[in-house]
Amino acid sequence: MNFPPNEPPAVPARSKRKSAKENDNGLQIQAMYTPGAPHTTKKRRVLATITPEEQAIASAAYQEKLLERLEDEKRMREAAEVKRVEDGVRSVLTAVQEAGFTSLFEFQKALHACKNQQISSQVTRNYLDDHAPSMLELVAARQPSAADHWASERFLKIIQKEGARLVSLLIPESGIEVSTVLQRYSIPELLDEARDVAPHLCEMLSTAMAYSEDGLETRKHKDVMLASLLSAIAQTRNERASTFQIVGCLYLYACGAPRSLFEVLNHAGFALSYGSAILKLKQLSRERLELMRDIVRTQPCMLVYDNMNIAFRVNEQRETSKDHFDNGTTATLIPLFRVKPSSLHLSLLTPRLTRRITYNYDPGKELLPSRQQIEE
DNA sequence: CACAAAGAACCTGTTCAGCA
DNA sequence: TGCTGAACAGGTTCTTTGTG
Repeated sequence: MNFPPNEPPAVPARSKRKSAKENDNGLQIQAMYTPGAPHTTKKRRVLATITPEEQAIASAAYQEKLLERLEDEKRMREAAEVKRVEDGVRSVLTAVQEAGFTSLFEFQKALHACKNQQISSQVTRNYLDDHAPSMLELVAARQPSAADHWASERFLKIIQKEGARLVSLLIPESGIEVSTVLQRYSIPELLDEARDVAPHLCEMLSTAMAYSEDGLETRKHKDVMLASLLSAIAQTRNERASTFQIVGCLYLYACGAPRSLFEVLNHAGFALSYGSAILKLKQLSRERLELMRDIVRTQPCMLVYDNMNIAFRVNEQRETSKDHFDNGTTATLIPLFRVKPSSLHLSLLTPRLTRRITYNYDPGKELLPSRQQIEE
């Protein structure tokens, strides 16, 4: 419906107009006039009553069409972007060939080996620093087996280097005392130092054994296990990397472990051999004896001694093998700190101030019965 | 079945040649 | 130089076998 404002349509008899309030019954009224538009022969459109259901359906249809339109636009943009990238790549490849490179790889090789400061810096900052992992991922996605093989080879080289550094860490210094090795031995320190010199190796073993430093304490001491594994690895590479094994073999000897157990643990890399354990024990004994001599020379000491008796029983006594009893004396030296030399008296007993009571009597006369009485 | 004898198997501590 | 493994001596313990 369209008509000029000055020519109202011929309406036979208008009914009384309802007020706006009366008209407001939920119906929607649409404008039907467009100023300046030519006359049309369109069929007259009449106001129609739209229910909420119809409005909802129309709204849904509109939304669907809108989404379809947006999807189409997105597809078109993506296609345009693909085309742009393809064109760009094609032009770069053409440029690479025109520049004299036989392949793209030759260009990549030249790019990374370029000595020009600006180009090298650009490659490092924009090409490797920011996107190195992404680049490796791209290669791995395109050629998984080749990427895995390369990663494995590279990792093995790293592990080799770290293993050698670990050996250096665990070789006791030349001429170091056994007692010093024992004093310095600490699993947390060992693990800290190992993480410094062999981070990948430690990480690999920790991951394999599901160990993390901040993990909850479990029944198993995984830090000890990790230290044992690292020490055993170092020992298998170099027998002299024996810091851990020295401690282990002395502990085993102190526990009375049989030689067969020494052999098993020695082959597993967790302890030195039985013979080495005895050598270390003797060396330790010499060192402590020398230390005791030094202490006695320089400061007052207290000595505690006690008798020792050990029975050695023989199951079947023979002329050459009999039961015997070993007797000896044990001694314990206790250094006295903050006591000046010669400040102690030789006798610590206090002077006697009293004496025993003495009785003045003659046993021959005053004791009963007398000799005479006995003879009678 | 109990016991004794014989011998195999094992133990510890030591020495020494060989290896890395 | 530090470490290992074999061999050895001197001993004990376990297993097998024979005997009454």
